[in-house]
Amino acid sequence: MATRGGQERGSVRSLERGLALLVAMNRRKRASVMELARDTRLPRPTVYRLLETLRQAGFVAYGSSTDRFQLAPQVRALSDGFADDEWITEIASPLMAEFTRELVWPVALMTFDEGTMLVRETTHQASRLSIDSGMVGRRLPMLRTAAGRAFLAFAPDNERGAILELLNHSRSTDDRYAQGTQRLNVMIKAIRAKGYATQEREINPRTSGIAVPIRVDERVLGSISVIWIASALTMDEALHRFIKPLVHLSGRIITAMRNGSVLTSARGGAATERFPGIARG
Amino acid sequence: MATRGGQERGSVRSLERGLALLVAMNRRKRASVMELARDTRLPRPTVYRLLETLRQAGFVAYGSSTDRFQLAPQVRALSDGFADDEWITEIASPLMAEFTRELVWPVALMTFDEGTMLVRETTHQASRLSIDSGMVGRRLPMLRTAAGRAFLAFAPDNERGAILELLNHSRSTDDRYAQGTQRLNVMIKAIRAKGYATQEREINPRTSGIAVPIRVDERVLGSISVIWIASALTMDEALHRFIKPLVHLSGRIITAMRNGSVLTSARGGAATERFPGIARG
DNA sequence: ACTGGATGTCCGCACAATGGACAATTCGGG
DNA sequence: CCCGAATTGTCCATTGTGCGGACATCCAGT
Repeated sequence: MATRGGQERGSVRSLERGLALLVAMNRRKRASVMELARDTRLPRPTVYRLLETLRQAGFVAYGSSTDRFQLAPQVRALSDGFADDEWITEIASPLMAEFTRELVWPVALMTFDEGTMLVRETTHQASRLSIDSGMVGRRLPMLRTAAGRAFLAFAPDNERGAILELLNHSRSTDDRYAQGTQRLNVMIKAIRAKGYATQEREINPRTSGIAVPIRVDERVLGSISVIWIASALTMDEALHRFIKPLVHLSGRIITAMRNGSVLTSARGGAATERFPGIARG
Repeated sequence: MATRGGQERGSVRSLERGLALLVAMNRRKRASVMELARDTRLPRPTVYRLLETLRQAGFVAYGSSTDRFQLAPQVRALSDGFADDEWITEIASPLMAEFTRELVWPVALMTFDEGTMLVRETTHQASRLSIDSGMVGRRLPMLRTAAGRAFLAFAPDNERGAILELLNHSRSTDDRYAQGTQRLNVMIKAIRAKGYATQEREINPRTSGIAVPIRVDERVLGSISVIWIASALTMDEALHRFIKPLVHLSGRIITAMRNGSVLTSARGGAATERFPGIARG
């Protein structure tokens, strides 16, 4: 048997696995059973069984012409009821769409959440040049994303200290990056000086990114990042092309929020408001 | 005990139930365990177990102040990768079939994807004159297919520029075609002027093709192309015979989409209607 | 104090989910 | 054209897992 992989107690394994499978399918437009088995590290027969269940429930469909599975429209029923923060849907989203309409490459909006950068919104759908789909809702490591680095660099000193401490105790090697306190401080200083953070082929070996923070009154609500296919543009070219529009985008979001067409509850700690009581553990 | 009347074969029950639970949560802003148990007709202990699993996986959160569960931003990872392709099977396919029924030669529908033209649908199986089968799912180079050329020519300027930039850095010689910027611009201008693109024996030395774009509001969704055995028809004969029907086909697809015989629900549409649920029998 | 409804947890049992193994098929390439 | 490698699909003995009845607790209403 596959010896318990360090699972928590009271968990329904097959549900965990089925959801992992669904998430994996969101990452590939059309997937074969084998690809999914590899992505999820599940035994192939298990993937067959779970996929068959998902198919009967209507969440995935078997492409008759392609011999592959794909998501069915019904998956929307799994998340349509989720109400995102208003400043994201009402203000940031449309401005992000505008960016991609002009510059073609996709952008993503991420916020800090539980020691990771949580992808809240992207224009991957709208961008012709996106190779990553299904990113919204995923968590990416703080120190290996441009967005996370930008967030950290511009966060208030005490917050940054607390977060780094948290990361130092992380199990993941992605977060151990924080170990080299020396080197990290250099990086953070550089980001603060330049006003943006970068990442080259770290998350996806085929893409790179640049990110700027969204700062409202000393507070960093999150980061906006552009993502491009690394082979198409060098970092220098990308910087030259994207920095100004990115900063502009961030600025527009901030001013739009200040003018407060947003809901009244945006007072004080807007970022921490969104979840009245986040109980973890 | 639940009756389990129409028990499907090879299904993982706990996954079905967990998904039903998630769907139920999408229907309520905040739900208590009991409400969910009633909605899904699951035993309460089961709901606890499943909810706990969902919580550990990060898809729902427990509001400590309200004693209720609610969806977490991560649920979007379950559906963000879904791209609405229904127009291809629902609208384009039948119209394409009609084309081949009348004109005998096969047509193919391709969309731009990751720097290539992806064959999404064909009428090869319906055409007796087809020599290429099993094309669906295959990727063909942008600049050597009629479909790719048509797509490029009619794409918005900024998109075309970005795509060509990407192709210029491609490893494949098929894409290096883009090197001759001069000659390429001439070709693109010609295509725009004529309204269609052609290809002679480029992909398959025995076949040629003509393609027109599918344009909806300044946006090019893909291309439709006819393929014929080159020795049977000269390009001029083919043009004379196919152009009008091809343009007509593209036009019909576009109007059918505008009339939205497919639910073009932007967001929050009533997509949450028909989850079979547990007590389906 | 009593009642009815809701919340949370326990734990032994049955069987549902599991995955190793094998057969069938496709692919590629020499 | 043939062969080995990789992929696809299915079977079924085994046991670990999900199940849910039962019990304890809490709270609001009367």
